Amino acid sequence: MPELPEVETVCRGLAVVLEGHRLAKVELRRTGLRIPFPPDFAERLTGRTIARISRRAKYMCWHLDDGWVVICHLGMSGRMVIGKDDGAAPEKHDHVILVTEAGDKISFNDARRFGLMDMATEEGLAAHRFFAALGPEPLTDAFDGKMLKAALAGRSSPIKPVLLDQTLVVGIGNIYASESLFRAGIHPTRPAESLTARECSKLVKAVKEVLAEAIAAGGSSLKDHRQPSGELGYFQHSFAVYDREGQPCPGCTCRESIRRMTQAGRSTYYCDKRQG
DNA sequence: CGGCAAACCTGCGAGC
DNA sequence: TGCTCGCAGGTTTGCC
Repeated sequence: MPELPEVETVCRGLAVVLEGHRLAKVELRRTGLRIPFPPDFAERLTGRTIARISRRAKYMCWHLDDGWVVICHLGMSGRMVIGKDDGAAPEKHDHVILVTEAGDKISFNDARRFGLMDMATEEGLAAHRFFAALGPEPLTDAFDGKMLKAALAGRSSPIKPVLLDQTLVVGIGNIYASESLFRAGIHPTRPAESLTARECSKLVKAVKEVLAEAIAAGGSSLKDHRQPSGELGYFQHSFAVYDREGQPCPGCTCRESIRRMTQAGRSTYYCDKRQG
């Protein structure tokens, strides 16, 4: 569930059960995920109230009432499952289980264990090793055509893998890189530095639109999915190109099929004609 | 520094 | 049925 819109959706869902709530029980079911959990992690969380939840890039930040911040990344397969503390046995790959004083249970389930949890102080957050090198948030005014044009200078790589570089701009993952380029009509193999100022502006606009629409859709699908299972981060989209190899190109009359190629080891989906 | 493959893990579907 | 292979929404590391 892990690009910016999904993380944003998970944050919003978690806020409902966590913000303003005290953690009564914290269970670690292994010693770490991608990195080890911080020393005494469970003890340091237990009894703390979560004042606020925020997001930076694809990281969640749980701001505690004692000046510490829990940093959480979902990796590729991480999910936050919300339920009740009903004594049910943990699911496979439930690595961290939190129970609030209100009786809500939040399980961090991550089959591939590319996710992580860490801690930083409020003051040390921006300088934390995960955050220090990050680029601007894509949905802020700091990300505009001019900034993108400057950032692409001297980069001869194809634009698509460059969009995944979180030091350039954060939050774009493999799905939304393809979707944004399609919307902007820019071919994924174009050398990044070859994009004109006009194309940079177009691409920025496309990225912002795609991410904003995905967040909006996540909000609505979250709402009905939550009733039965309480699961967060589930996302139902209709993608224009992603995972649509061989299907007709949507939204234009070019009659081409969506193609798939591999760039820097990851799948890219595109329409050769529309993104000519 | 830029760029790329490999590595970290498990699960699933396709093909034999 | 069972095996192997390739692929999966991310990030880091190590090598050229």
